[in-house]
Amino acid sequence: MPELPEVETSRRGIEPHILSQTITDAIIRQKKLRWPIPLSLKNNLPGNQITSVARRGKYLLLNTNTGTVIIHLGMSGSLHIINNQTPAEKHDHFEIIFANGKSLRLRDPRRFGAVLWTRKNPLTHKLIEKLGPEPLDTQFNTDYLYQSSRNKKTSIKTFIMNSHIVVGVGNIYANEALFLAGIHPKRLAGRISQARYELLVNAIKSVLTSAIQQGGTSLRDFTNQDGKPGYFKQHLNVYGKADLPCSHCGQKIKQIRQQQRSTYYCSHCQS
DNA sequence: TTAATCACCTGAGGGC
DNA sequence: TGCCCTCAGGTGATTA
Repeated sequence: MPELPEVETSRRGIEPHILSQTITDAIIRQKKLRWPIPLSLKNNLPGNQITSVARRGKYLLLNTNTGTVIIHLGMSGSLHIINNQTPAEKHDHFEIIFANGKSLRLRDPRRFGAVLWTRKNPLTHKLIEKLGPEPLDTQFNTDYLYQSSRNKKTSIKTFIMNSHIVVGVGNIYANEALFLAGIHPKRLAGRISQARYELLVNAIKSVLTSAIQQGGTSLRDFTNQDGKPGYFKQHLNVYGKADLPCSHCGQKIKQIRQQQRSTYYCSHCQS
């Protein structure tokens, strides 16, 4: 399930293959993703060159001469660089074909992803303009998170997963960061001290940096652009470890539901 | 205005 | 072996 490290891994993987390449065609096999893929892409993309491959939060931005393709991988999306003669697989919904014979394919079994097109600055797109800071930027710091949390009556886990507060912290890394910071996931965001927010900010930055370095987390749905899994799963402390002993104290990891999401924590190490 | 819930979707895995 | 059910979850829209 792509979170920020998986999206960044994908960006780094596809960039050398498509940067400065000229698009010859775009194929929409299944337009029904989270939002319909605009059919205008078939006319808008051919003849364009990829000028940069950027990322904002979990959105990939393929910038071209005349506009930007915005891609979100949703729950199960992945991008693949392949020879354009390779037969499409069942869930290959969208494809950009390049003059060098390569293709960029979006595979997304659950179809929670999105492919959009804008001719404006993509950072002003309605899905992107209100996003919070990047977690690895200096703008995301203790003061920012502490001040943002004042008077908030929601749980800390829900709070840090809100993309308008900080982008890219999904369920896996929210669980892991709260464990590293020693904060109980149900504690109210507005009732946490600045000192504990410092621990949390450092934990978020640490867990995301490690995951990016290791190519993301390999769970059921994620592989990188080569079809290979990520390796961060080997370093998870609590996610998916219900009833297993805590790596720090040995007590059983607990599992609860928050906001329709599984939450894992150690009741001894997190308070 | 804020917080909680719903809806979208399909593959994996477990039980029978 | 095959069918059915539950679970997984990012995020905008809707509801309270």
